[in-house]
Amino acid sequence: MPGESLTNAQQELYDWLVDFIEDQHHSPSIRQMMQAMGLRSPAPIQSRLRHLQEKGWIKWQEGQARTLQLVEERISGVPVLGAIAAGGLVETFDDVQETLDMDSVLQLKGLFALTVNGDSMINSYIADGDMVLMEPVNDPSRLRNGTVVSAMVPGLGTTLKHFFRDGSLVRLEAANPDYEPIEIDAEQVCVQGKLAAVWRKT
Amino acid sequence: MPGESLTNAQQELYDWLVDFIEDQHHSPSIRQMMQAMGLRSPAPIQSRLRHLQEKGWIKWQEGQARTLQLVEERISGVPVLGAIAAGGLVETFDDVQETLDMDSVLQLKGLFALTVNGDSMINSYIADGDMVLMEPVNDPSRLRNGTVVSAMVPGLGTTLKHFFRDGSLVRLEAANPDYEPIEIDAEQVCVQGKLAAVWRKT
DNA sequence: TGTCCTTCAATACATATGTACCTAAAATAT
DNA sequence: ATATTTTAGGTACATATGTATTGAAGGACA
Repeated sequence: MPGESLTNAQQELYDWLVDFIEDQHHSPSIRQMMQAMGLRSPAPIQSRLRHLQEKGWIKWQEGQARTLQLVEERISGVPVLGAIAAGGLVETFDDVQETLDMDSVLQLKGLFALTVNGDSMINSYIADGDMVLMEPVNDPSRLRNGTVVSAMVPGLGTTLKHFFRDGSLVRLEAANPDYEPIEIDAEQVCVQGKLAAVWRKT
Repeated sequence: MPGESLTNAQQELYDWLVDFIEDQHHSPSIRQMMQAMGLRSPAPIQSRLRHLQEKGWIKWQEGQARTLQLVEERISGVPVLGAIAAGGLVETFDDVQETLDMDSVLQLKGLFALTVNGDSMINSYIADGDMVLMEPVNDPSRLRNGTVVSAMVPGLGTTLKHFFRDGSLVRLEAANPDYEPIEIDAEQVCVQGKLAAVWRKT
């Protein structure tokens, strides 16, 4: 089943693959992966790739070079154009305050928007008053480490943080040293969306 | 525009490439192209590819398998006019490189977009790689002090700065202590646009 | 007509590349 | 503890693949 969790080595490779494909627009070769991972033999990469494939994260054409592709997370979004966001503390997550003037294209992906209160993400250049466009997350288990997400934490409300997986735990980190990371069991967290873009009207 | 026109054979290959890449999500190999074109030798494909590349329609990594990509051009949306140096150095500012997918509303105002290079505006939370949407400025004399503008300074190129008027002088300030303000006669500066929004794709 | 460019064929070649096999250490689970 | 899985190193191999070369045929055009 797609979405099975990954080991550290697998996650590391996957994250790198996403980056590489994002800016090269084509798949790397196994030996490129090998070098990027600092390995001296292709076998470990083969192993990781096999596991990533078995777990449904990637696929490729056997025997054909550089045909690896990411298995995209399929999004079937319910467009909720809500506003209100999380600084670092408790926040609500309901009312529609205004409508972003960019419907057409964006709504196709089921994006929704949040206004950011507070400066907990300031070191990631997300400032108070910014509008963040979020893409719904259906399968939190395949989020990449470091992704900016909006997540609901029991007792804390909804908050905007960097997402890290650590075994069965989830760590939510602000981009501001004044805020302590939150560590919590993955089952306890509801990740609502991941950052698609930052929008700042001036 | 890649512009230069294609021969029939070149066009036929290009069209097929577009289709193939669209549904396979990776580049075909030369021999796959060969078969698809009904040829029995790779040489004609090599020739067509070379021409397509010279005319600016495709590109690839030499020696690496299946690294061909289409050189994208025209979409609809806000024209991205180029990269702007936040650093204060020389930059280009000419052809449309890509377009932002946000048609409707934005184009009404004649907005245009720039990608930001460098970190000179970092304290205003405009980061390297961000896309800034600019609204054309017709009358620079009515700009408010502190407005973020893109301005062309003789000898420095186009740059993104906070705008301040000081008598007959104009002062352009970065949002980063590492950069010195620029003071210059108002007549010498061409303010092209003022910041309308910051857009950060992630 | 004849010149130039494109296209095609056929072949050759070096290497980029996926894959297989074996062993061992390390991590994880039981 | 033991068993299982994952990761790593090393090596080997078949072939997928980009590229070079040579020659000839077709088309466009003056």
